[in-house]
Parts: sequence; C-alpha cells; structure tokens
Amino acid sequence: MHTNIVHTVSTATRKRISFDVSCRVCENHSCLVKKNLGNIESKEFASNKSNLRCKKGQQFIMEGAPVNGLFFIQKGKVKVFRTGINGREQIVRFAKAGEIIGHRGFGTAECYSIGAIALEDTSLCYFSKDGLQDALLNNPKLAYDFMLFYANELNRSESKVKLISQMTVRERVIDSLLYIHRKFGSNKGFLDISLSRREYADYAGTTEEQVIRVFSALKKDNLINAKGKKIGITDIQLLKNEISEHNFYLDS
DNA sequence: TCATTAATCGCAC
DNA sequence: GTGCGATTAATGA
Repeated sequence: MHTNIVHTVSTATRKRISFDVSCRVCENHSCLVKKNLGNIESKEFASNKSNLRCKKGQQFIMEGAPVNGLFFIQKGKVKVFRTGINGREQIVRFAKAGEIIGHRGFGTAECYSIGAIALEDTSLCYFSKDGLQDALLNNPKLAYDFMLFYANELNRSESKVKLISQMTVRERVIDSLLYIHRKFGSNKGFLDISLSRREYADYAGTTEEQVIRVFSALKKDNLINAKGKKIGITDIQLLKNEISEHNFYLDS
C-alpha cells in the first residue's frame, strides 16, 4: 500500500535528510501538522524539522532528559511508559503513525517525565520547541487541534485511573485489548501489533502471569484466540459487554 | 542448528 | 490475587 522510501542513511549524513520525509508527501493525514499544512503561514516550520529513525526496542526518550522539542511518529509504533518502584514500568499509552510523543513536557516542563521506546522500526519527525511555539501562536487552527488533542489525552488519562483502581484484573486486561484494537486495528483477524504478555501487563497494571491466565480463560470462552504474540479478537461485542456494565468504557 | 528469551502452568503464600 | 520457579514453546544469531 505505502511503499515508503526506506533508504539507510549513513550516520555521517544523518542530519541531512537524504530521503523524502517532508510533510508535503507524508501520508499521515491524521497528523496535526499535515492536517494544517495549508494553514501554516511560515513555510519554514514544516521543513525545519529533523528526522530520525530508531530500530525496534530502541529508546528515544529518556526519563528525566531535558525537553527541547516534540516528536511525531512518521512511521512505526511506540510505547510510552513511566518507571515506578523497583524498575517496574507502567505503560502510559501506545502511539502509532501521525501521533505525538513527548507532548506532556511541552511548555513549562524542563524534563521528560516519561520514556518512549520503539516497538518496531520507527521513523520520527522532531520539531524544536521554539519552532512549534511560533507555529502555534500564529495558527489558531493548529493551536485548536492541539488543544483538542490535549483534552482528549487528559480525558483518557483520567478514566485510566478508575480503570486501574476499580476494575478486576480480567476487566483491565479486556479493556487493554479493546484499547489496542481501537488504536491499531486488526489484520487478518489478529491485532496489528505484536506485544509481549509483559507489555499487556504493564499497560493493564497487572503482572505477566495474570495476563496469561486471563488470556487462556478468554481463549476457553472463545472470545479471543492467541498464537504466540499474535492475538485475535473473535467477538469484540462480547468483550465490550463484559466491561460496559462498569461504565468505564470510553472511546480513547 | 543451538542458545537465548518468552509463554505457560503449578504451587505456596 | 500475587510471586516464584520449572517446563515448554518461540525466536533469532
């Protein structure tokens, strides 16, 4: 479908972009920058970005590192997490192409409170803080879209508090599955992303073992099917029903 | 292929 | 519900 230009850039020329990643040809129509490209007056803004690639498993935002800008995912998938006590990581959210990473540190914060790791080979667009600030001040539509994004994120984060504190493990795992399904969709009956049981656990706020137990229970009930890392949802409606009685299901 | 890593299950707490 | 450890399956060098 989209055979993007994936040239390997030598480290020496990494700063100079030798493949076309300009916003003009970008296919992420949900990207806030792409969507507002027509409204953005300063043409320099969209071209004044850097592009970096990271391999699967590579961390590109370190917790505590100073914030100098904001990442957009041009291609790939990413998990955002916060490290808790005894090194346990809590996955805050997942993100796919077109989405923003590191936005919480934007504005006043000096340092990132989160870390981000690529779940597969990922290409990122990086906008400097100053350039973005400029663009936001000069483009109401862009600023408005950003505000909507922030509001949405806040809503999701608030409902997640309830999720973790009031739902049973089974419900939390189901909710996580639905979230992944909403975000990444499925391909040939399987969720279009490969996550370890550990990662499901870190998102649902439980342990790997619990996820495995819930998965096998769901498999027995024919609600999902799982082959290794490939998870398929067989009956999404039944899954939704299980958690809808708790009224915690929110589209996010 | 073999070695490493992840998934699963059983069991004690 | 949680955590540990052994077994088995999957992955990758």
